[in-house]
Amino acid sequence: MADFALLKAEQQLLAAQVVREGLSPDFVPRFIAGGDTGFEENGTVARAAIVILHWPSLEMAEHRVARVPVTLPYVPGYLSFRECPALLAAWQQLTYRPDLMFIDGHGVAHPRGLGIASHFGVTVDIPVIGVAKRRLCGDYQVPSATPGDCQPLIYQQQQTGWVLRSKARCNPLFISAGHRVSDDMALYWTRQCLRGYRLPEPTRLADAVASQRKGFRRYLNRQ
DNA sequence: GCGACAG
DNA sequence: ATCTTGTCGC
Repeated sequence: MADFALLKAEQQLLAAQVVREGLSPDFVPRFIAGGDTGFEENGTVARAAIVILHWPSLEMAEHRVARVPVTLPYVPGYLSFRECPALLAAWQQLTYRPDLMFIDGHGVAHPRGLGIASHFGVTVDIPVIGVAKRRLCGDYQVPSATPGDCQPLIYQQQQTGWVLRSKARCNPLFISAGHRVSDDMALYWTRQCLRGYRLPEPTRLADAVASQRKGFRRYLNRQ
């Protein structure tokens, strides 16, 4: 059984290292990455996927998958300790160095300001944006049905991110800064990476690779 | 004590 | 996260 009090203390140390600014208006990335984690073997093995996309085409340049034994159970608020090891294993396999990365999960929109996007971001020290499908903490007004509309996510009187209606008739996304990105740039770049689907391309493709969905393996193995 | 609770 | 086909609605 894990000592969550110790993990909590570690989160507070790492949270102090998170940089909530970065990506100037003239920033132009060469490569944008997407990361996501899935599980197999009855949840005993984490399967992390990282994809590298060209900007601005957003076409895949590289994709890597790493499988690592799971060491912790899923506990809300401690997700990063469970998924970071696999994500780091996939990270070390990359040949490209992304200028910006999107990770499935929250960034600073976390009780202690250290969701997986921030934890991973501080660890590898690159700009990271968190894209979650559900709220962990905070309050917000539901954005209108109009695609592109958004509302601020507020936690303890402070903005921690945005709730974005990325696509019509779909539940909104929870966008937050992970590391070396401001709230506004996190929202801006998420919108820049949308291509008609609920999820921005980096996360959408990483999810497809990580969850070995039937039909997508064919897509990757073709040519 | 009760409800909430990323993936 | 994962187990899983078709189906209702826009």
